[in-house]
Amino acid sequence: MKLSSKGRYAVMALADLAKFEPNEPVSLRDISLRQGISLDYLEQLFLKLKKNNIVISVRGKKGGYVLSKKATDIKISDIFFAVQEKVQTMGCEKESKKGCNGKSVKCITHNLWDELEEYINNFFKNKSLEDLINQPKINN
Amino acid sequence: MKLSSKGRYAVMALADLAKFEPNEPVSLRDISLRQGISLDYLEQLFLKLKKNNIVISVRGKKGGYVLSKKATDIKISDIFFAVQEKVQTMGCEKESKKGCNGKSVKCITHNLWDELEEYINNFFKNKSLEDLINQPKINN
DNA sequence: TAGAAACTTGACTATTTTAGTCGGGTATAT
DNA sequence: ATATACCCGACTAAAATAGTCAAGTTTCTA
Repeated sequence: MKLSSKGRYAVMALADLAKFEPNEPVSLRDISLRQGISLDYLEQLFLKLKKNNIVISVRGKKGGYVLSKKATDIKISDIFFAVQEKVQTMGCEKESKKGCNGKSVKCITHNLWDELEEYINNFFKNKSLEDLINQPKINN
Repeated sequence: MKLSSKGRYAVMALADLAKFEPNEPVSLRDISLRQGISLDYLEQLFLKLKKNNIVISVRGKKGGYVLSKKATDIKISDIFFAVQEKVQTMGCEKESKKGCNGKSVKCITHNLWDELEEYINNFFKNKSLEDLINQPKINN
């Protein structure tokens, strides 16, 4: 069970974005250099972030990206959802739960995984970008 | 971020084991049939569960596996540890945290991932096999 | 004591996912 | 004009996952 770099990079990049020049657009090139993430990869991620209305793009020279709303209003869960970093506890299709009566061994564990999924999602829903940035003494 | 079938199967199999004939050894063949998990794969998992002292093996005909301790004393975290289903929130080595001062953007997110890791591990540490089994009305 | 049932162990492999790369666009500030 | 930056789809190498396979050893039971 591990977090992929897709989700990690997206959060890192947005934290960077929120921290550097909150008003002017920040170019992916800068983020790429500062955070050590491939530019091409960042482009993929930001395309998704844009489609999910988390950032706004500004084209052309001096262009870049800006947060579409206040950092307080961007939850980690939104970011993860945008880049499709979903929390999946079971390999089997949700379908199979229809016939699930909570009684068979399989179903006992279904309940466990569901609980876990919700538990993790709660973690992400309760954290905003702002929470990350507002840690004491950030200077770099 | 998803749970692999290794961890899921291990928990399912042990729940099965705990539920069926808690005293006599249960053969992997039976678990395989009941839970629809490949026998060969189960063998791999139980080898690890045995090495980690979660089950005891009984060889020969009429053999199988038995829990090595009470279901109350087996935490989901123990099972996951045994089959190497570890919770990993970052791809980078723990090493890199040495130079981490909690101030750079990278380090801000480090804190987040660490928190998440602990959060999830707590979930598993607080659930025992017994908790799974003791859900009302299990008949199958 | 033969044979079947069940554990033991290591090596191998197909599939899927991940983490990118690459190439060719389009828009805009200067 | 042209450089800078976003836009977008297709491709690919590497790693992880989810098994399979083969060749044992041990022990119960008939």
